[in-house]
Amino acid sequence: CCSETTPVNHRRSRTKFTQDQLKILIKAFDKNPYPGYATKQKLALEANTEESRIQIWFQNRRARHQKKSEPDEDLESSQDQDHLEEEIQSREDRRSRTNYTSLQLHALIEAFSNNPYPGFDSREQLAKEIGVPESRVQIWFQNRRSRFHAQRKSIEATQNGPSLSISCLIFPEPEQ
DNA sequence: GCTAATCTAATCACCTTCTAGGTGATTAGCACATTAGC
Repeated sequence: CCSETTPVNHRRSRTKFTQDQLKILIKAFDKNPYPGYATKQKLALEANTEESRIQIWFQNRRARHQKKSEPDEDLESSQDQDHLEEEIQSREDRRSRTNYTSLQLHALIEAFSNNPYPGFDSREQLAKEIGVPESRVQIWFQNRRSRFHAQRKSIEATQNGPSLSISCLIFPEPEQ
């Protein structure tokens, strides 16, 4: 069901943060490793970069930070409480939902059927075409793939193994 | 080797519409996710 017309599947080029940008980000991370959308936008403005890059930086930083830091009982009580409160606050501060029009959805679904793993250039082109940020297109594809996988699994479970009827739910894995 | 970019899976949160299903946003990743550019 998926065409072979795969566009150039390049990643986004690596962002090289300057020392000044890192200083801003690290300071913000130490204050709250789970910033809300407004904070991330503010940081993006301050560091002169995109909000989506700020989000990725915090994700990676949290992953590395958690690996390094051992559980420290001494700090747990008060600091955890602070972090919990900050986390709850940040969760109130999500990005507002993107409401796609039927035309936008049509374009997304068509692009997905052609290539469920579009590279940065393809995502950006599609984003321009439908008038949404590239980062929203990336999220849409992530959710779409994830729900396709889940749907496929659930069908396999009910049918006790793969069958022809779900062939359209199978799409190629990303290129190495 | 460090780390930005990317992935899946699980979960949260909101909307539509009637209580649950659909879906965008966010998060973790555990013998501590993987991939890949610099």
